Formats: sequence, C-alpha cells, structure tokens
Amino acid sequence: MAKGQKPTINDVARLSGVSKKTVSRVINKSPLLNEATREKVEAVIADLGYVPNPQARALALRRNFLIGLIHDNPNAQMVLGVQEGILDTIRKTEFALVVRPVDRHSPTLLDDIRHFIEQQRLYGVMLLPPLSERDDIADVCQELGCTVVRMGSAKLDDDEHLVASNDRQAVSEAVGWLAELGHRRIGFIAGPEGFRSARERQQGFTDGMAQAGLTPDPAIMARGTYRFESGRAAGEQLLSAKEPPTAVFSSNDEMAAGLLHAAKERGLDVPEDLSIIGFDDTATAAHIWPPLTTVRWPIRTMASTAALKLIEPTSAGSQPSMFPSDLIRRASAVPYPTEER
Amino acid sequence: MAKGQKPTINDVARLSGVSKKTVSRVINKSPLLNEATREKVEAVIADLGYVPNPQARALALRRNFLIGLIHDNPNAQMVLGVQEGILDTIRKTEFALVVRPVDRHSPTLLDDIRHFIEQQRLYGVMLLPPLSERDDIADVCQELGCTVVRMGSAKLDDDEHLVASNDRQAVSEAVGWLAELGHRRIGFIAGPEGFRSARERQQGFTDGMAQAGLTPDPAIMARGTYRFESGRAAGEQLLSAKEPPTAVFSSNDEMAAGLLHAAKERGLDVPEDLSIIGFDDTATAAHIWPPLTTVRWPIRTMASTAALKLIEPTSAGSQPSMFPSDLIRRASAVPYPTEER
DNA sequence: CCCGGAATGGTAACCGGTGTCATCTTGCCT
DNA sequence: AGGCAAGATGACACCGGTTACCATTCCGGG
Repeated sequence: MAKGQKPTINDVARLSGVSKKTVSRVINKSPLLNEATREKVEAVIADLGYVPNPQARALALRRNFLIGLIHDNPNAQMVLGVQEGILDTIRKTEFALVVRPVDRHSPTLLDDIRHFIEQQRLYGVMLLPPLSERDDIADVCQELGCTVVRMGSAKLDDDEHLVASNDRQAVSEAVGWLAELGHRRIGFIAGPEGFRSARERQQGFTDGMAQAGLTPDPAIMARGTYRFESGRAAGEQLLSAKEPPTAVFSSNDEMAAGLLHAAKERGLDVPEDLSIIGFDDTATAAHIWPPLTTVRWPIRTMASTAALKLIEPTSAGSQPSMFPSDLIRRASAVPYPTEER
Repeated sequence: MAKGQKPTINDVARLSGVSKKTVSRVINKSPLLNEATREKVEAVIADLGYVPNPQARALALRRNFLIGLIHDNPNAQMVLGVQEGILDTIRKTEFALVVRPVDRHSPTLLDDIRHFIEQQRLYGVMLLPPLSERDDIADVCQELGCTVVRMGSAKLDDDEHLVASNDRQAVSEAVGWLAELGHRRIGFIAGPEGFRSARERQQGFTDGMAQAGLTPDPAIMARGTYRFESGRAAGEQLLSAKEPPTAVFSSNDEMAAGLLHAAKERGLDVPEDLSIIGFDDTATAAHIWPPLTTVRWPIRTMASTAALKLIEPTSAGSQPSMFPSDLIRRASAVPYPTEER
C-alpha cells in the first residue's frame, strides 16, 4: 500500500494535470476556482490520501499551528479537564496542543519557558494557575510573539486575555448555604498567600458572612497551602479553638479532605458534628465519606473558550470570559443543630 | 530589542562571515570544523539569540520531532504522571509532546487517530491503557510510519515496544499481606472484561490466594468497570453474601472507594469490620478515611523510560521494560480478627 | 618544485508548501 | 467585431534549514 513516501502537493498536481498553486488553492478553499477543477483535484487528493505537510505550511506561512499549555500541576483533574476543553475547540482545526509541565520554583523557569516557546515556535500559549497569575511569565510569552490566554480567578481590571471563574461569588453562595442551614459559627481555611484564587475565595467568604449577618471569627480561620496535610493542620487548629466551628468552608477539596481527617482523629462525626464545604469538585470530593459538598467550576468549557480566544481572537471576542460556578450539594453539609442526639 | 523578526541561519552566516553551511555544521556539531570558526559562529549565535526553526529543519530532514500521547483518560493522575515522565526525558532534547485525548467508543476512533498522526506528521506515539491493549490502534500508527510504545500491564509474549508494570505479582503480594494479617475470607473486585490489567490483577489474586493456601470463593468475587459506582455495587453484592468477606482486594482505588461507601451504608466500620486494599495509589487513596492501603506503580519512571525507547530505540534497548510495584501500607487493612469488640 | 590528498568552506538544489504577478481565457458591452 | 474587465491558472521566487557536490587552501612526499 504505502509507497513508503507520503504524497506531496507535487504528486497531486502532476496526477490531476494542474499546477502546485492550483492544488494549493483547492486546499485553502480559495473562492476563485473553477468548480470542475476543484472537483478533479479533490478526487485526486482523496484517491492519494494526500495530507498537506504542516511543517512546510508553517515554514511558508511563517506562522505555525501549535499551541502550548504551560502549567505547574495545580491538580491533575484540572489539567486534564483543560486539555480536553482545548481539544474540544481545536479538534476540527489544524492546530495541535503541546504540553509543558514546569516547576515554578525552578530558578530557570523563565528561561525554560522562553526556550520552549522559541524552540517550537509556538503560535500561542495558555497559562494555568498559579502560573497564570504571574505577569512576568505572560510578558515573556508576549515578547516572543505569542498570544497568551490565562485561566484563573477573576481579576479586577478586565483583561481581554483572561478566562476566569467567579470564585468570589461562588464562595459567597456556599457560605450563604451554610448560614441557611442554621450554622452560625462558620470557620474558614484559606489558600496560600499570593494566589489570586485564594484571595478571591477569601473575599467570597467575607462577603457571604456579611450577607448572612455574621461576623467572621479569626479564631476559627486558618491558612493552608491547598495541600492535604495543610488542611489537616488547619483543621486541628480550628477544632481545638475554645469555641470550635459547626461548619467550615475550605478553599479547596484537598484541604477539605485533610480537615475531615483531623475531625475523625478527634472523634468527631462528619456531618453530624461538623459540616464541611470544599471547592473544585475533584474526584476525591465524590469519593470520600461523606461525599463532599463543594463548588464546581466549568473547567472544560472555560478551557474550550480560552482556546477559541487563542486561535480566533476576533470571533471569540463575543465569548464570555467570566464563568459562574455551581454549588454541588452532597452529604457533608447538613442543618445545624442536627436533630437531637 | 526584537527587530520583530527572528534571526535566521542567514543572519548568523552573514554576521559571522561564513556560509550557511558552516553555521549548519556548527549547529549540528560536525567534527570537521576549525575550532576558531566554531567559536566565532557560536559567539554570533549567542549574541543574536538565534534558535533554529524547527519547521524548516523538519522539512529538510523529512522527519520531525513531535511525539504524540494518545489516551482515553484512564484516570487523571495517571495521565498527568505520564506527561511528566515523558517531559523528564525530552526536556533537554528538541522533541515536544503533543497530546490527544480521544473517545475510545467513538466509531471514528481509528480515523481520528490516523488523522491526528498524519496531520502532525508525528515521529512516534505513546499509547496508554486501555488504548494500549488494542492492536488495531497500534497497527494504524505503525502503518503511518510512527514508532509506537505502549504502556500497560505485562503481556506474555515479550514485546520490544511495551513498558509494563508487573500487576500480577503486585496483587499477589497484596493478597499475601491480607493473609498474613490473618484474613481467610478474602473478596475480590475485578476490573472490566477485556482489559489486560484486569486479567493480570485477577491472576495475581488467584496466585496470591493459592500461595496462602486459600481457596477463592466466587460468592465474594464481583466484577466492576473501574468506576466508583461499580465498586459500590460490587461492594453491596459482596457484603450481602451469606458469609461476607473480612477483607477485599479491589482492582483499583476508585472501586475501593465505592466499596468503602457500600460498607459505610451498611453500617460497617472500615477497617474494624472490613479490610480493604486498592490499586493505583491515586490521590483519593490517601485522602479518604481510612487512608487506603494500595499498590503504587512507578508511572512517571515508566513513562520516562517509554519516551526514551521512543526517541532512542538503540540506547534504550538496555532499559528494563517491566517495573515492579510497591504495596503502600496504610490504615485500611488491619489484622483479623481485630482485638475483641 | 610540483602534485595529490586531507581539511575546510562555498554553491546550488531541494524539502513542500505559499505569495506575487503575469498570462490566458472567457463573456459581455458597445 | 473589437475592446476590456474579470476569472482562472501557471511560472517562479521564497520561507529556513539540509545535503550533494565542488572549490579552495594547506600540507607533505616524491
């Protein structure tokens, strides 16, 4: 079958008796082309199974069709969701997705990224949190002629190239839900300093408490790193407060799982003794016991939109860049006080 | 700074007063080159920040430097681990990693894959389970001139292009551990039919039981799909057996989490009433309560090795292609009978 | 002193596409 | 019928590298 060599535009031209240029016109759907010619050439293309060489195209056009995804593993499901979302958009196009996990603590981070972009001559890149919050990275990319789209939590000044979730409002609603369930002593576990998402979620907590007419108590608030262990540590701190909380909002699911462990270790039952709400709706959230009430944000849709902004900035201008999140109500948050015990 | 245009090999040649060819020789580290010339050219390259255009190279060499990762999301952490492993290998090379999540139930799967490979002119592809078990997919890739490396569970006939974990032995050891803890009625939740990993793990279970001098009881064995819900269903089945198991090995962590839910719903305590061992050591395993005893296999190392086999088949010939797994002992498996209750 | 061969660098063609511009039809208007 | 505009197609250079092949320089040996 395979002659060993892939057919080229020259083969197509020769076999259909036209010039390279005409074949090129057919491929690119040029409007000024005789219908009969087009059909003839298309028949040959189909017959040969000809596929244009993307490297040659890239060379001639002086632009290529690779988009890069740079991230420092915020969490596996998010990264994969993003990849799927991007693919939803580019699957039918000639673009391809090149990934690059990096280490944000590496001293050569900026150079690594620069090298990656230059070496592959990327068309555009997408940045995921927490990398997406660093302007220096975005600057490097732009300097290199890449369009950049960042995914993350909302930012005050509206940025054309940001696709964000409205964490603040989502958290505010989650806290509202706890208040509605009758909780008054609501604790909070914040994310690490310097992360916009952490700030946004904290603001949401403050907003939600205010709206419910409650005053946040610093004694039952702690800060974590978004990792499991830090959640457990924060949990121990909160639960050993003089007046422990009856409900806690954790800035992500992983820390919520840690908090759950801390509660179990103290002999507390969740949700009977403590209601918990997390954030992200990772796989873990549904798999722990009790299933975790949490906030789900539309990663895949956001990534898909972000990809569209990357490859078609014009038509994507109308696309929203702020996405709402949903509170997924599961068993970890229940009314307080619980029925007599 | 940037003149808007990237420097080309011609610029380097002109500025260093040599021909393109000489510059090319410098780039490719040709041995027959005057040392002084090399240094002069390298100075200019560094000065200009010149990076060879990969598309032009690909065109001239008639081979490119993209490797593809095709998968149907077996689980997010595994996919991400694989990506990181591959990057460990290719980071210092000129290769890049292009990803492509696919839907294995799509009727156009084979065409999608073919299209992906042809459109990007991939150099090689890596297949993840369960795709890696389908010979038709591997055949398509090879037909298109791609080298293929498959990751998965061991296969009897030794395949040069397979990087595998020894699931069978790992499960056998896990079951041995349960027996060592004093368990006699050990249940099993199998993976879906048609998956090699499922068969291997089942074999491992059979082996382990035999080695411990125990006879598997079909009444406390069930089959799942590797998903959470199926684990819960299997758990209900096993636990409602006339003589329920005192320990269960689940073929993956997600089903183990389901089993845990089933146990809780029946009012059983884990691990007091039921010991559980899972497989994969996903994030969930460490985050559920109790932390899950499970089998961890070296995804990242395996992927890194697989990538090496892909880009340097010769030097990687000596690399192992079968990797051992570790039993991670956590709190979900305890001695039986438990201290008096 | 001349010649052959190794060491080095240059030239031109090519990889597989695209852009520019010229050429050749064709149809329509006057 | 002649002129002309518009439509269709082709010739050719070019994108930024690589390779095949040739030209030059510098040796040492006869």
